[in-house]
Amino acid sequence: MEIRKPKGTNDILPEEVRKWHAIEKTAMELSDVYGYQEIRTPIFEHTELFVRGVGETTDIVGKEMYTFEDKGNRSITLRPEGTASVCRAFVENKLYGDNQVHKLYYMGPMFRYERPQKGRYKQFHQYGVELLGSNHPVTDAEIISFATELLKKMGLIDLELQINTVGCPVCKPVYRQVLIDFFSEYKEGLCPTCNERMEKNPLRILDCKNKECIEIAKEAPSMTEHVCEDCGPHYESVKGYLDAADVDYTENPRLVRGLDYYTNTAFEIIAKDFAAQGTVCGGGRYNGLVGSIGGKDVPGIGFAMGMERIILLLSEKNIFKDSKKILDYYIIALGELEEIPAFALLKKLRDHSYFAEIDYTGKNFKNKLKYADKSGAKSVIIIGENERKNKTVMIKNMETGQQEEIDLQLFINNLKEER
RNA sequence: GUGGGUGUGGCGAAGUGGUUAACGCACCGGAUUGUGACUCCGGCAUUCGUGGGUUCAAGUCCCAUCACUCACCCCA
Repeated sequence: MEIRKPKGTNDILPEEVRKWHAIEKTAMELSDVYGYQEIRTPIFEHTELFVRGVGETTDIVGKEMYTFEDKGNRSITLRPEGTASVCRAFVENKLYGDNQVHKLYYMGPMFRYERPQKGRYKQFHQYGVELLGSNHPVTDAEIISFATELLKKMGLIDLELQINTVGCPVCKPVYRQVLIDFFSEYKEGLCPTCNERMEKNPLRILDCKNKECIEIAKEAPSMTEHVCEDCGPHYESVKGYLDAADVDYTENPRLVRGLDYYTNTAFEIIAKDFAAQGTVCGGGRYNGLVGSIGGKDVPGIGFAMGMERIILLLSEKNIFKDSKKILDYYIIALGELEEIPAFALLKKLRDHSYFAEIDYTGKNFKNKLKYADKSGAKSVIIIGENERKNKTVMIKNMETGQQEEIDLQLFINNLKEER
């Protein structure tokens, strides 16, 4: 039986990797401009980190974690998201010690145990940023505008930025109770999962896709009516900064993020014409998170974007141009005696940064030329008995078909002059 | 976890119970000597995901199973 890749994982073939390089490059370059530095954390962590950080009531912790016991009977989990790890590293390495704002980004694989489908995999990749150490609303706006700008730079269009405020430890519980009171009236009409949500996380009822639930939720009181005196102005202020930076946004009072740690500002960036897995980027503020995993109470905000989804969207729109490298020279040695000087020449070409290959496979000359043609090389260098004896090379232009025998040493000397 | 769709050579794809399983691309060989592309000729699935069943006869019907895929939940 042939061994196949585990469901929900992907081999990223060379042609595809070029696309990854393109968006990774854009991400890294813009990170520099915005002042974010890369951080690399382990791909697995103690399970406890995610349970405490992401939250026990979330789907991620409840049913989507890749958890196993290692040989020392420790419970280990493949990271399902990046924020908890970054915060852990922030605390563990005492980065808070200098009392400065820390701006970090990360890129890499995440793991969630769920049924794969278009734009959703068990192993997927995120680029994410975290800004730790400030609760100033301008940082909310910075993070959001960075996210929108980055997607734009990558080439995505037709995106919608949705923002909301989900409250803080002061007003969230109050609003939560308001929602419970409201939805209790409609228990019958709500779907079974929403009835469960009533106890675990009533905010998520607002986000339910079920038709009846949507109808009921339309009438539900919104967070904005219940924010406390800190959160209200904070949210207003964030919007003011966004306006100042010309960032277009839509307010969505029913936007609820699936992770427990979010406070205040929450946002998502959605691809309009990508129905199923339209969320390309999601983020928000998480002021209690660092404290909850054992650090001092440092506020934070960040976002994560799904690389596969970005690539999917860009590919559908044919954004990627063909960046395949064109072969400068393809060297053909006609006989065994010619192979040594041919290989020596190959090295010379590469020493001068030419993209060159030598024929490994061809049987007869005709065949070798055919491979040369297939390789897409601009020119072919032929070394046969005559050339060997004359100390020359035959340079054939594959486009015009014209060829010219020139002195080997002269050819090499010209290489030096050209580059 | 739940529901739908699909499974024919490396890829795409005909075939809707009856002789040798179309075709296109790719690939391989040839059209004699050290010249590719274009053209021409030839080759390339004892077998239709797997296992069972119905039938005189199955890629075509039935059942099971596996795989892939899409959607729901949820999310990136």
